[in-house]
Amino acid sequence: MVDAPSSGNSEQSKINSQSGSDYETGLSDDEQLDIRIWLRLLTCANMIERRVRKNLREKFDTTLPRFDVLAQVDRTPDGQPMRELSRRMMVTNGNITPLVDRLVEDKLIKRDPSPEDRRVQHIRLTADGKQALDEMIPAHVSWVNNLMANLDRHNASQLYALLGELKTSIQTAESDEE
Amino acid sequence: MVDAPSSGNSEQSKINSQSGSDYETGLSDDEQLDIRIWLRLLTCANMIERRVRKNLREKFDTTLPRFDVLAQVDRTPDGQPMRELSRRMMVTNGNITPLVDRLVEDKLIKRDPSPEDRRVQHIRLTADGKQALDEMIPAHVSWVNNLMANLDRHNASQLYALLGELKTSIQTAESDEE
DNA sequence: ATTAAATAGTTTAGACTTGAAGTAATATAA
DNA sequence: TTATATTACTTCAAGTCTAAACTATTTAAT
Repeated sequence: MVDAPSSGNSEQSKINSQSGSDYETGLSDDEQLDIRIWLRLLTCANMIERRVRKNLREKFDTTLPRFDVLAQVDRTPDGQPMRELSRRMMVTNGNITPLVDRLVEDKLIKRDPSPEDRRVQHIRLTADGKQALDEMIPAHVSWVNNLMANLDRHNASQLYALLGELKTSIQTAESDEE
Repeated sequence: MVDAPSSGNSEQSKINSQSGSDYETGLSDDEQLDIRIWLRLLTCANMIERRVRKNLREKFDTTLPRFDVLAQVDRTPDGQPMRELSRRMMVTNGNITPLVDRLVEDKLIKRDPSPEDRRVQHIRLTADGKQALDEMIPAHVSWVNNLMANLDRHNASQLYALLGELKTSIQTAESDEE
């Protein structure tokens, strides 16, 4: 292995102290807590994502964004417009185009112009893409399952619910914005 | 605003169904739950990260990785070797070099060769870097605080604890790996 | 109908990220 | 000591991602 990432466990990522004073930070308890949640959330997301990426590469010689596109396209039988893909994947529009380009080259998906709106192209899985995806999905599930295996089931549903609360809080804050 | 991301709230990101059958998926309840936690975690992390990026750009004309480097370097008074930076930021080694290059160009940090190991370079903040960081940190805290303002305080500490459990579970799974 | 605004998608430049290979220095072991 | 392995960092090619500008099309508003 060459220069592998340190299979991160830092949590010190992304700010925590203020002005170099390493412990006393001048933050209120609430602010402290919020920042810590954010850092821990990020750590967990990074660790899982890293593992999934690594597995996708090693077992299926593909990447997470590619997998994501296939998985999203699969969600609706008659395909999805680009805008829907970018919305669901939470990436910008300009990101999707070259990603789709490459998947089309590889004949895993295809673009079908929409009959009712000439701006729109529906993205669909090809048979090859469908087959590739059907192999990847159970593997993906088992990887994630494996990472969470040591999480008590009661805690797991609790966590799921609280992440829902967080999501709501974020959405509220975002919508209070404009 | 042009082609802005849809300030994502999808949650349908990254797989959920299997083989196109949109509801019945052949997943056990446990597997379902794990995947849902993962998707929701990712959604929250993406939403927060997107907001932080946007604010860093608009208020300070900088990027998240640049901010991250400054914040990490600030954590120890006598600087940090590159390897330490990449470990803490959970990115690969090759990523850090050009990032540090640009920050050195901008005179926000400097490289000091280590006296005891000629392979090592300690990265330190310059006065400019320190000043820039000291402006950004309180803003960053308030942004995150704002996003979590609608999260009940009891739920917040609960969430923090459960994310700790999750992190432990992941680490256990990772270490059981080799 | 005609203009203005919004939407779908592409393109572009620049930054970020990765994995792998390479260089130099240090540590280890025979 | 001397070969071997490890570590710190850089370089490289390819892919990902973003924000902004652009084209084509559709919708809404006069």
